[in-house]
Amino acid sequence: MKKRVTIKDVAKEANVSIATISYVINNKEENLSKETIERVNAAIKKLNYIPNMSARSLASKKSNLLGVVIPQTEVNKQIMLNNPFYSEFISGIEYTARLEGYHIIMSGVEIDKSYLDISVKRNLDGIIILGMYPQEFYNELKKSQIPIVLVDSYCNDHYFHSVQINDRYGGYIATKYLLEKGHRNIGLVTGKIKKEGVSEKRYLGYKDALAEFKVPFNPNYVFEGIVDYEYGLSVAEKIMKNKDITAVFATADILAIGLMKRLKSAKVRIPDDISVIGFDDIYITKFIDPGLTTVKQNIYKKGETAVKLILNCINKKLTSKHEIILPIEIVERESVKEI
Amino acid sequence: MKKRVTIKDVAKEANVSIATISYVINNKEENLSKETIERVNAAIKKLNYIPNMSARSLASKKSNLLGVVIPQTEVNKQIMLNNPFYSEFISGIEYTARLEGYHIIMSGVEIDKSYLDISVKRNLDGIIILGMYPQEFYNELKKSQIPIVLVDSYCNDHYFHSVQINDRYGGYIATKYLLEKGHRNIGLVTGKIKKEGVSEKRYLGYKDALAEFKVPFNPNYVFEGIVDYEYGLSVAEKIMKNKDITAVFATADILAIGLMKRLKSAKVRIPDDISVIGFDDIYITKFIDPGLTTVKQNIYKKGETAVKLILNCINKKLTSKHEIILPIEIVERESVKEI
DNA sequence: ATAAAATACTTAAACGCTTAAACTGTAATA
DNA sequence: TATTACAGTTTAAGCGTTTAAGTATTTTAT
Repeated sequence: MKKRVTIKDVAKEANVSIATISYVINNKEENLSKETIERVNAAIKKLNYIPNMSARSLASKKSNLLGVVIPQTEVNKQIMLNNPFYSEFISGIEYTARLEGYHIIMSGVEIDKSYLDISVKRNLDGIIILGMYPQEFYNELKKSQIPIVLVDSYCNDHYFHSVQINDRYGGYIATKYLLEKGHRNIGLVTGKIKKEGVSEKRYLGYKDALAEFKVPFNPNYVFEGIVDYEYGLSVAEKIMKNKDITAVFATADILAIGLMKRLKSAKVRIPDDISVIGFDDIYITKFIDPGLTTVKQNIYKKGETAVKLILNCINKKLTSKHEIILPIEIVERESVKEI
Repeated sequence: MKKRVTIKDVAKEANVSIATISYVINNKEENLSKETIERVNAAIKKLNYIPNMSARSLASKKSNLLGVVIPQTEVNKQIMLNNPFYSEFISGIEYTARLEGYHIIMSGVEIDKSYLDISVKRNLDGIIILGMYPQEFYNELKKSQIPIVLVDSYCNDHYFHSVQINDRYGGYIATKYLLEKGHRNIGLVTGKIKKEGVSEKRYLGYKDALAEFKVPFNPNYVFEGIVDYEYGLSVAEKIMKNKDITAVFATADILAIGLMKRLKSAKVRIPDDISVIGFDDIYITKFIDPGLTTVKQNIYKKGETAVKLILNCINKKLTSKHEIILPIEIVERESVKEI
């Protein structure tokens, strides 16, 4: 086990003090002469020196580490990476962070335990939180004093930055799209409608559109559950029993996919018998038949934006609350029919 | 900005030396009296003390951090999390690691840069490598001296542990399944067949089965490309031109899914016109129509196993090479027809 | 010519832990 | 009674950085 090369070795090799080495690797080179810098760099290269992050973050209280909190299923506590929405998002985060010299620590959280522990334990420089959690979770986390960016959750607290889309508007245009195609009995398949949650916003958008078209809201057309494939499957049964419904707005593609799967296997034709519109435009949406018309958001970009925002907070110490709203649009494929 | 609670504060509170605190938080309590331990724990709780990992790993050279290397696309360098295979795998890793008090740092790698940097920089305790890389990548990494578990790559080097499935056997049973259903002109859609790669093994299994059934191997039936949805799509065109082929073995579900999508949109019926068998049984395989018959491996478990293995290496300092082979089996759905 | 300012470094304390070794008081053994 | 053993705890030397403050030399201003 050969000893690893430390800053001391480099200092000796370059014939300067370790402070000088430190200044060079931190690009604080204002007061250093060209020759010294070159000599140091040469020594670093020659010895193959790699700074020790543990030591650096102990001394500097920075870790170049970003925490990413990602929802986990209630049953088995695994993170929801099976949901393509999350995996696309993480791709965006990972790549952007990597380009900037950061690494991400992605983990699920036991809501009862505080994520605060992790963040102070690991000296995280910032946290990106995906999804919605109980209010107390956020309150705990505020204590960490580190920059936090929320994605897909509406939290009024001034402490948190966020990157979002206009979910209400998304619900509105999806529903309106269906209405314009002549549908009047429109089912809504959605996650649990929680106060200030993404689902609630999309649900409100759904009602906005109905109101605009003077279509009475029918609570029997609303199906609330868990946002996953299985729930989509099970909703199909209920919808097939309700002969009035000619179209459904699923507030997540994954729900639409489950729904369509069961519908198809019951020989219900899409879009001829029932039209379906989704939300998100997750990658695997391409895989299914017929192509799913959906409200597209750029998920990858969402991840990228979250990282850029948090790095801005870290570097420029932004304190005022930043809310970034990304655009959405309908992409038409084959799952909706005009009637 | 209130100062964070350190081991010193706890020591003062509990009226012992910091060493004692350290022994307690590291569970090295053999020589400590019951009362002292209790007093320390009370102090820890009272002050809400969270040990600083940077300091710990600086002093102990352990980080409770596992590196996970995951393949990235050649075009945009993003990690392949869009491929459900990888996201399932990561779920397994993350959850298992979390249970054991470890965190994972997941990242893609520029092959030209050494991942070695990251691993020494971050004091990683172990590395799990998913996929196959140029030999020099492995050679570099050996220098790190830390435990490494390879998944989905065949590397003869004695240094690396691995968790695998019997890919050759998988290729064999898939092909045999098709042969037993009466198919004789069987296409193979596969990733680049690299020496000692997973694709090569499955390809060899394919040939094994053909040989067993005395079916001559026809190189024109082999389609080699990138393992992604798009390549599956493009292979469909070629297969439609080749009227002889009645069945295809796709060495990854994602390829099968692309293939089927294009086939279906060209009104080729599955399995009536062409049978398809896949490999992996990724989660989203359920989403598509018709259900894909495939060689199932437990991807989640693969991740779990990789973590357990690496933790064993870390804790028990296993030195002899460990190879864990997980079982596989065919799951029959609707994409293959007897002829 | 002299003071002030700028340049190019170095010194050394601090960051918060781990751990081998030393120490202390008491109990067991010769 | 002296010696050894041992349980329980402390001491103190690291671990590899960062960074405020200090120093010596040179340049600029007056």
